[in-house]
Amino acid sequence: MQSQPITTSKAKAPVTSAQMAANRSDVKRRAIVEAATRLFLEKGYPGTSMDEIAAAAEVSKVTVYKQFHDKDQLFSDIILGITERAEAIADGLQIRFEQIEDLELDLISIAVSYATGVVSPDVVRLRRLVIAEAVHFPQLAATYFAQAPQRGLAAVAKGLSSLVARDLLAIDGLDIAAMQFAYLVLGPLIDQALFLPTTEITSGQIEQHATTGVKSFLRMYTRGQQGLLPTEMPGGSTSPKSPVGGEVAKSW
Amino acid sequence: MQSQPITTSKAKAPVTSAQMAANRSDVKRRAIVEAATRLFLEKGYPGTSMDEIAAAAEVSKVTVYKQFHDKDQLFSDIILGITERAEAIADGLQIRFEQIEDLELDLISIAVSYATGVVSPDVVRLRRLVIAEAVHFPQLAATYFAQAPQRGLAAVAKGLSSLVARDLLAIDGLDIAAMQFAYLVLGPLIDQALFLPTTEITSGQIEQHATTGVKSFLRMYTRGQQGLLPTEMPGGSTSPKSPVGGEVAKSW
DNA sequence: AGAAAGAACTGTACAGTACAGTTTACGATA
DNA sequence: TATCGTAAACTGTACTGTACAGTTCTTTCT
Repeated sequence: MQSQPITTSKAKAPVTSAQMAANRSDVKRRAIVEAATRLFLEKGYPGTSMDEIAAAAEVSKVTVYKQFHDKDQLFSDIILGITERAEAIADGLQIRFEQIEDLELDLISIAVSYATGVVSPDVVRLRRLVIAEAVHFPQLAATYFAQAPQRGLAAVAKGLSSLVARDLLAIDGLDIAAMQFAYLVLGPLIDQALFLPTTEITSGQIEQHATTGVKSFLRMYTRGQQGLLPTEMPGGSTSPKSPVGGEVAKSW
Repeated sequence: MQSQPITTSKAKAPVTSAQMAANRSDVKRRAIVEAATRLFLEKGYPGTSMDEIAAAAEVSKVTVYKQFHDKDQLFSDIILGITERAEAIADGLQIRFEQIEDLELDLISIAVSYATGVVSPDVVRLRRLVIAEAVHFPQLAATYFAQAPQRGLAAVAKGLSSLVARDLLAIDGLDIAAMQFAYLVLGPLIDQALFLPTTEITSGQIEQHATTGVKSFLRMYTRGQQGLLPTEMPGGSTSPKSPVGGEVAKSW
């Protein structure tokens, strides 16, 4: 993910004068944003210097300061820029709820996608970064919180409401139910990702949390219990009782 | 962390000058630790200077460096020192599970205590601090993670097992159930506390999350209506170890 | 004499600026 | 169409001022 700039080299045919005018500065600005994004996510806010950013963007420091008033503003702009992209994901989530056919299977699949997105390295780094700077940039953190995690929750709530409308679920508190869905599936995974940056989360872990989370969720919100779908009943007493000893922290 | 002179002074009458000296150092050391703890929690690791710490402890900088080799070590010692105190809290939790009489009411009360402890300002600051420095101090973060949040989960698991033994709950996956209990109650509260440092969490919010969380939890694990238990992940047999990431990541 | 204070010092890193010279875009002119 | 002029944008380097980790030295305390 390094020298892969957008380079959409503005090639040829009809280029409006407005585009031309914006061109030179814009190219530089994009290079700065790209370099700064990578560096901030990698090394944090205080760990990244303006000299480094200028060098990585192959741009002079003065150019950086011409585009961004100071380091704080550059940082804010970048975080907010990344945050905006979260909306697409949230919307995508919601749509998938509406296309559900097999309730349990499709919910698990949605949960897997959701979790996979949220624990992906860049998203986790962003989250860590925002949390780290939440005291210094409270407004920024609040915006991120509202537009990324909370927006995801809102999408889940809407998605669930469509399932309620189709009579597949019986939910009285949509927002609470959405939180429960999200935290049952994502909670442990996010914490692990935040605290153990060197430990990679496997797709097996994601699938496990998605599966148990969704099954538990369905237990809470399907009314007839197994009214609609073959509620997976793996033969008999599959899992052995987990050790009650002191070492709970073994598998995850 | 173990640079502490043992010197368990048991005799009181004959006080050697060596003991005097040791006591004096200890007093200074404690002052340093206390000041540094406050400052690190308040202003973060890079935001706190050694000069500040020395001044706040009313001690010379040289004394700080005599007790702690460098800033990193001071930081680690302090985080680990605070972390140790979490054990007591976890143990207290476990005991309360064993004393439960009214299942729902007492569980809610436990959940309220649990959440109140976890979202208390200092605990949240500590969590934010460890997350912020997780990349720089991976070993430290791993230790904190194992000894604070994970230890809490272990205590919940043990507490739940006592309820199972008393036939009040039907749980087959204790660890999973403990996570569900914890994240149902704490998840949204912790995130809010992490991202919105200026917004205070009210006891009303805590009570609400504790109540809905516990009720949902009980719906999943009381064998009143549906005697089924959550299944332990059937499909994960092969458990593909492939790390997750890549395509979905880019868009956040 | 061992421990601490206190202040000065070293060396480095960094945010932000100043400046002198160079490149780029683009319209005007030949 | 080719050439030139100009202003804005850019570069590289050097500089200012500050902050900070860690050290050294002299003096003071107990």
